[in-house]
Amino acid sequence: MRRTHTCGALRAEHDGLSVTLLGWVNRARDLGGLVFVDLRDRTGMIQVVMDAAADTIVGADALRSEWVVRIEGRVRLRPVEQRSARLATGDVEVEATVLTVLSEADTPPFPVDGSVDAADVNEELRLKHRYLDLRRPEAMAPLLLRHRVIKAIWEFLDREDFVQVETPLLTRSTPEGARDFLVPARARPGHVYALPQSPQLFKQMLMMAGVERYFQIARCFRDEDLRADRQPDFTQLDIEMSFVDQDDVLELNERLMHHVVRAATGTEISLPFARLPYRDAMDRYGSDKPDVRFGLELAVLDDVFAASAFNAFRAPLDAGGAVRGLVLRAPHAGAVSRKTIEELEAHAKQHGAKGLAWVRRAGDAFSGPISKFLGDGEMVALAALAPDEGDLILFVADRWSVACTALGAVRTHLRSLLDLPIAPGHAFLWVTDFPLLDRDEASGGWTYMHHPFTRPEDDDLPLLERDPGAVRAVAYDLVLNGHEIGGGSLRIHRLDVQRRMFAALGMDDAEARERFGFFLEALRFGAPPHGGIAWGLDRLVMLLAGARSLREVIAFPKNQRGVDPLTDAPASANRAQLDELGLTVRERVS
RNA sequence: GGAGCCGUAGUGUAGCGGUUAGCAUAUCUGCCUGUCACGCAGAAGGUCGCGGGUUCGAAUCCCGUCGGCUCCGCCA
Repeated sequence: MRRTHTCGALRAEHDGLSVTLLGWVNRARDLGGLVFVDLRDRTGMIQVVMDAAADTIVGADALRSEWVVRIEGRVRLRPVEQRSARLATGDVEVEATVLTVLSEADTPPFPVDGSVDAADVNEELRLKHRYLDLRRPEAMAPLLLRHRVIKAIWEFLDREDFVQVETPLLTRSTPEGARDFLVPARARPGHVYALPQSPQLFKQMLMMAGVERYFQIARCFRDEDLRADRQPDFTQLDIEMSFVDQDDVLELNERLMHHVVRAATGTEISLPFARLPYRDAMDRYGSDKPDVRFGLELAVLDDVFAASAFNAFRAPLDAGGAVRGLVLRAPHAGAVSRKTIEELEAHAKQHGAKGLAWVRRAGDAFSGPISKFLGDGEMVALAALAPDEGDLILFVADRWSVACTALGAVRTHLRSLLDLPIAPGHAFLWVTDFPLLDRDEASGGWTYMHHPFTRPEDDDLPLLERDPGAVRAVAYDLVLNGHEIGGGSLRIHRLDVQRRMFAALGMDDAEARERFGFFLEALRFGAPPHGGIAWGLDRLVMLLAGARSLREVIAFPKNQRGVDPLTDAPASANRAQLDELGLTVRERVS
């Protein structure tokens, strides 16, 4: 059975060598007495020539795509005029002496031989037969990249004295704020395990255990609706360090990322990464994970309209909100018609804006529905932003976060609409200085922005009770090309602070003890100051691979409804299983 | 929970009120010794996602439904 070479390895230097190859028939070309087969394995393809009349070669004319065969033969140089630049092995071919069919194969449900671009094949069908899909080198490549990324992570962190520790998958509900996946416990009727949304509390307790530097490639589970960059089970690189401040964590992560990108892709990224405070990210880009590879920054127009006669702008400002503008200069502004503005407005509205106002420079003044409301001072200020005929300014006035994010959504949409160039390379960015708490729309109280173990800035501690919204967190997100690929913080390591945090979240002592008693207990016994980060590994690999969705970098991904098209999970449980767990299924009433 | 886009031979698509539902490719049969998306000749292959409606007539228009994708909500 053993092969002497892989298909992709053969070169002119192997001329004359006797070889044994194993692989799949990518395509067979039967010329009658002569049969050519492109033999494929993970490493590549090689052309095999078979004389159909030879005694030792039986059934060459019957070979079909995706059959698995063993070839014994001799490597030889192809005639000069017949060398193929398309294949890495194109200078040579293997003249078969023995053909063994190891497996026949049905005609595949979609082409896997590279004759059709996979992006053109229905994704559901590809996922249903993912083992076939992955035979295509372009489909396999992200998995190989992912392997190199993880290997590089291990190399680097091991060298930096980190210890890999595994944490349980069957555990207790963790406080990340998402819906849990629950697993009924047979031995404890009425009780459930929860699958971890992250190893957060375990890694903190590992710090309390004195591990000091921990990491794990950790599976995490969140039962929320999916997106192109969200799967219900996903992988984090989880890191936690003791006796560190924020710069220690960021600096280590930058060096780690540098090593990973170099080892996995061969490209150099420049250090250190830019840092952008959350407030600035929102003001300038309308996003807490801005894509900074193109301009089109938002303009802060609060001062311009502070005393405006235009109520739709001034009223939000009076209520503590904001007015943001997006200026489109001459060459691009001309491409944006009223119809396009309507499309952009739909986008802004989807992100919470009530509308998208606009003015266009016309001579010394402005045209557009709201131009008649502009006062002299406003005209002067806007004219400076839009000096040329036809220049366009789009506005959203609303609550600060809505004004920023709605116009931020317009910004990214405009980029693709106008096909504005994107700076090449990887745009890594730290977003820092997040608020600790955020208004909870539902309850009217406060909720955590990161998670309830995030350390407040020491200077802001007194504000925790007086003015919770003003407390800054020592928290940071890592952003790459407009995607959040990591997030972390320093953690609370003092019991009294943790209790005040819970109180600020409206959680009384009884509830805190019920949910996190074991953790509060742990905080009593000498917890080191610590902090860390978690990388969204799937997302990082997706971006490094240039893939469009997470599904391309996961071997067996789920679709948008959380269904695995291959296994058709989730499946119904049978009666005996339910009985054993003490469960009954209620018919859905609605 | 909401919005948008998409469902036509195995696959990719055309057709947008009257077609024998077209094309390419794959498949099957025959021929073929230098192909490489081999070529040539022929054949078979369709519940136009499903249900209802409008119409003399529906793949085509309308409503519903199921499925897929993208986005909002949600997810630090």
